Amino acid sequence: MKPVTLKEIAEQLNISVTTVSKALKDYPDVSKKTKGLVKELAKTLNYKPNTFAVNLRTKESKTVGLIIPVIVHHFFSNVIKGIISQAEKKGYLVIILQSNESYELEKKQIDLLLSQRVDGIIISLANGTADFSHLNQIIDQEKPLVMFDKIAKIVQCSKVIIDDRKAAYIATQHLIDIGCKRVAHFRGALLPQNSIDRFLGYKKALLDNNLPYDPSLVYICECGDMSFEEGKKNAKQLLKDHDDVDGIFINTDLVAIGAMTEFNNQGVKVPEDISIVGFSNWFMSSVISPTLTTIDQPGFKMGKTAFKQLYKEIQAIKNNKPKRPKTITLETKLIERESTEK
Amino acid sequence: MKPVTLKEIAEQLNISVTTVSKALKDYPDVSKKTKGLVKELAKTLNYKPNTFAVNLRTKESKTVGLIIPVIVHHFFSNVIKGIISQAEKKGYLVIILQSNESYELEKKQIDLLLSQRVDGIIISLANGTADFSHLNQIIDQEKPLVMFDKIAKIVQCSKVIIDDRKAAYIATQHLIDIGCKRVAHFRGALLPQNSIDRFLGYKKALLDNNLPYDPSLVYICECGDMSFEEGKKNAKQLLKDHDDVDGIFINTDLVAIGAMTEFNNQGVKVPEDISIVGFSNWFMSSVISPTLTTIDQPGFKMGKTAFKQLYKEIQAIKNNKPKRPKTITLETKLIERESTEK
DNA sequence: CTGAAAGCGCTTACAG
DNA sequence: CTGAAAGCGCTTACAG
Repeated sequence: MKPVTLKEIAEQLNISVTTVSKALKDYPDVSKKTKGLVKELAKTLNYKPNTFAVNLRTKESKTVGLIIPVIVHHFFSNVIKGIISQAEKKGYLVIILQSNESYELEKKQIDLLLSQRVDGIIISLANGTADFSHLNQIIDQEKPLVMFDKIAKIVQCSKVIIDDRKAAYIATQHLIDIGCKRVAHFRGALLPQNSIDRFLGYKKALLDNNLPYDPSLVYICECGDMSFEEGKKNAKQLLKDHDDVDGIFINTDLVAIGAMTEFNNQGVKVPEDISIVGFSNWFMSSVISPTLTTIDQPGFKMGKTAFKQLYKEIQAIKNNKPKRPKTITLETKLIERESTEK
Repeated sequence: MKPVTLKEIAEQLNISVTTVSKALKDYPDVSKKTKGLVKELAKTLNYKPNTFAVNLRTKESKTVGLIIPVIVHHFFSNVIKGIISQAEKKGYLVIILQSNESYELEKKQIDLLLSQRVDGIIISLANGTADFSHLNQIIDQEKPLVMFDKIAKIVQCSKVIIDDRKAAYIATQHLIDIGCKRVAHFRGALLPQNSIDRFLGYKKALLDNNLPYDPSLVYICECGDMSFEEGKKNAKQLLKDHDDVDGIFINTDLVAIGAMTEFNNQGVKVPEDISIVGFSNWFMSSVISPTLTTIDQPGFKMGKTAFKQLYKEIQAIKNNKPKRPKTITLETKLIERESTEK
């Protein structure tokens, strides 16, 4: 069963392709009668416009690309959901790619999306990304680009973020408020902006409370992938290095859960011996034992907002208006749970 | 900066578009010298073929569609990852849609994908799907279709599944082996084939062990969405209805975790009072307390396999060969953990 | 109100 | 080895 074309409809009705096309799109200069006939036949033949041809003519694909470091991740999968749900409302489809935290892959994927002629791109950067020419390439082509979560400040495009520094400050302040005197930090990879900002928030909270900042209390994730295993490893190392740490602010819930598992294995009690605050509010943080205090990061909303902004820019470009990059900061909040109960 | 076309390259080199096109695709009837010139210029101009035009000519989009009930779900997000990683290897892009367990949405989304002219579709059905004409529509158009996990046996297409009945049998048998005499079952929604099969496996295990099958021990999920809340609700109801249940086989880990949370709140001890086996082996099942015994379901592999099969069929159709639907069954295994430790 | 014609950017059968 | 021409299926400015 071959797909039906405008030509076939035109032949069956003995009218021109032009008129059929116009009738289906409700052009005002087609008679009601003709419109009726065309629409009816189109329906019975189950006509669907050939997107390839439409795209070629209109130079739009009604498709956007999304590049994400990891999919199997509570925060990111929520973002995906937010983007897809919003895109659907506007009649857009979403092509999803996973960069696996690799700069090389990310670069290739952007090339792919550009040659696919998507109407815009949404991205959260890989931990390994330090060069941004592949992103500027998107901007040079006047394609809308929206970054979220892991962004590059220097790139001139719209961004949807949270105030990582402030959130980290609040998380650390909470540990201090409940009495912690030696607060460590598992900061994740070195490069990503949000990792830097969270670290700065942690440091500022210490200094504002007249607690010394001790670099040996900051644990970096070399592997590039913030994972459960990383949390275990860091926790093990911390127990070797220090015996006086009474609180830790950890970059991601998953890592925090890894750390808590290690502490539990070694008989270190949370929160009695060490209090812990995570980041992101993964679902599982509310069901493990002890439940994990964390910063709620609105993934679904972030996805929705990112698409909305992208859509605005797509429209702006269509109407030959400037697209005006915008940075949108979403609210976060501290969720207090058992891991910091004193 | 407008995208470069074949025409521009041709003009700059004073040769025809035909030759440029052939040179770039390494046709044997173009001189080495010309090929060299064309390729060099294409590179410096950063030429990328216009996919719309290529698609229109070749009638291929190198894109496949994926419809999934929920994205924020450990099993499904692993499947997505598997599909995307395999697709990338073959140069295919993946458009992802979420049906939200709604038949209506699923139908619309298939229409969307078909009018987008994707080369094939991979789907896991919504719990609400009982009619399959929208799926047969895909098959009528001779588009490859692969179903996985939640399938419809009656639809003539390839399927990637596990042996749900067998897995459920093993799960239930495990509960009986450790001494359970009154085993309940949270079966999830009524319609999906895997829900039916798991129920049948549960029932058969009881009967094979000379335990009576009691329908009042089987809890159905009316809301259509197998969730944490559903687990809590069912657990609460079960405690009201029965005081002699000593084991439960639960359709999905997330629901099992909901149930364990409710039991914990009410002072019912797992596994001392009630032993629990889940299904799917979500990551969090290995870190909660008690850790959850479950059936490991290979999501990533399922995704990979589904795409591989789809790809084979796409190739077959391209070469005018029959596509021969195939059902592939992947292995599962029981993961014993604390929730069934006696 | 209707339609012939050009064109989007490519591919490929065919002629030379 | 090179290129003119047709055509994929649509949209739209223009003529009548």
